Amino acid sequence: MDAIADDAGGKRARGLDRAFEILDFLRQKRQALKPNEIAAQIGAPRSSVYELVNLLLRNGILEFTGGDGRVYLGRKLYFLGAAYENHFDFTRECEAALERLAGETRETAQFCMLDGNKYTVVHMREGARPFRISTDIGQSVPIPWTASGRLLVAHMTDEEILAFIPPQDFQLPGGEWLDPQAFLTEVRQAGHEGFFTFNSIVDSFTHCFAVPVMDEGHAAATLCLVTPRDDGLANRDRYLACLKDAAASLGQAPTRPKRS
Amino acid sequence: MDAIADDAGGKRARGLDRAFEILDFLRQKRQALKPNEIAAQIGAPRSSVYELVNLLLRNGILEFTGGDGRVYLGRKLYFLGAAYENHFDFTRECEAALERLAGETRETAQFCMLDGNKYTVVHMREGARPFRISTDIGQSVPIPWTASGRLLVAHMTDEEILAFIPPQDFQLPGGEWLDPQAFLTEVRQAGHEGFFTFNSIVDSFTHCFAVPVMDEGHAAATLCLVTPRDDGLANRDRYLACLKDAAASLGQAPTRPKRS
DNA sequence: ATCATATGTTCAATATATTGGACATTGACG
DNA sequence: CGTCAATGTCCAATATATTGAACATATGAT
Repeated sequence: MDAIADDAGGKRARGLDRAFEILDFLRQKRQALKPNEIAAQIGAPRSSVYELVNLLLRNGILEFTGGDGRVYLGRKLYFLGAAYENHFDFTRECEAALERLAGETRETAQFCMLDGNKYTVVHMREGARPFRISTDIGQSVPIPWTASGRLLVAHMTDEEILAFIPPQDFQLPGGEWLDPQAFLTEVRQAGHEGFFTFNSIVDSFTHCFAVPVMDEGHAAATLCLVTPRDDGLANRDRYLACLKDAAASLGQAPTRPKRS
Repeated sequence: MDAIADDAGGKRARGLDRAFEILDFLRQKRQALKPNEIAAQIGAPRSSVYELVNLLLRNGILEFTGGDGRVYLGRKLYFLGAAYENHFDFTRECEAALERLAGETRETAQFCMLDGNKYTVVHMREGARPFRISTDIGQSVPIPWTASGRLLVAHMTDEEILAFIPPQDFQLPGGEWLDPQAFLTEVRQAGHEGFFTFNSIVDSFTHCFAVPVMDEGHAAATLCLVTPRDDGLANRDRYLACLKDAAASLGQAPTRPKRS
């Protein structure tokens, strides 16, 4: 039912969940915070947060940094993340693909995945354009805001999708609401065609292209281009072809465990 | 008192500690495992492991992979690790330094840190030598086995060092025991001279060089060269100079938080 | 068929983790 | 000075997480 963090009822929270809530919060903030601040901002009892922070510090999951008792994500997380990346050794090929894409199109190219029930940019190669048009790496973005979002949930049923995406994520940055049914229609279309493009609904001057990187029958990730609207429309076919090539080269090497 | 994982007494284990024990174990094994196997191999109650594995799966910390209900480290760990790496943005400079070192020396160059109370290779650039002489990235190695180990604990007092390093880690791979007092002497020497070199005690044909990457007054990491013995001895002064240059270039940019 | 092993699920007992609130300290401010 | 806010520590009460053991199922060997 619940995806990650629910401050719901009035019960006690499980330490493990609370701990990962803290880690996720620090990741979102992208800066060291005092335990007290963490407690206040995630709405958790201070004593609990102090207890958990100490536990996590002892395990190297958190580290003191920034002085004044501030803590941030620790080295052990780096090692664990590196092991994940190593197991599914996609980073090298991924960056090669982005490099190639950026070379062919001169546009900003991104490699995106789901992080829980949000969309996030995992790798990015900035284009030659003089302006900066993309979200930062690692930031969580509501799925309906993005072209990739249509593809990343395309393997689910309508009901699963609506249960998966938090209802408030259908509210666009401007404040308007996106009709869930319209979104589902686009999801089906994207899944069927094997790509999705649209004028960004996050800003008013970019056009977005997304194609799926297939793995085990569904979109495990997407490759995207973010372009100025006129460029995107003018080069649409060529850009799509580039993206599909790149995605195919990634997809055909699906999650292979590395041999030691 | 306890560093990370103690299956000591007869009491109940805390979920959080057990959870990270599972994660660390999977990282060590570097392969997906069934919950049952995990339980057996880390000596934890099966019901506890099943419970924790399910919790971790729900949070994306673990993922099903490899079929048959096997689990491995999950995508969320990748994101958390990436955030850590991003905060202390050393990876790019680090790999540049290794690249340069490898170019200048044609030897295998490594960037090493402590992971808990073990030594581990974080980044590596293989040399031009036709044989493979180094440990794998991310593997945990007893501190006394390595040249870098002398530097990485040099900021501690003798008592702290002996409390920090598990006693059995003074047993070398061949079975002989390294005298802790002799080790401490080498640590002091390394700390004083600002480098350490020796004929590897892990194998019989390499010579190791290590210099510290200083941060906040102590060795936060080391840069190392692993060379065939005769090459190492022949080029000792030049190699050391290269290493010190590289370490200085890394050290003078200490743990700077990235601005958003 | 019988036994052994590996795997996963369920459940009740109790050891303990989580929590609210009291307390201590510091610094800012009027 | 007194007051307020921010921060960290401490502690007892109780809700619950951890655990051993029983149970269920599958597979393979003898």
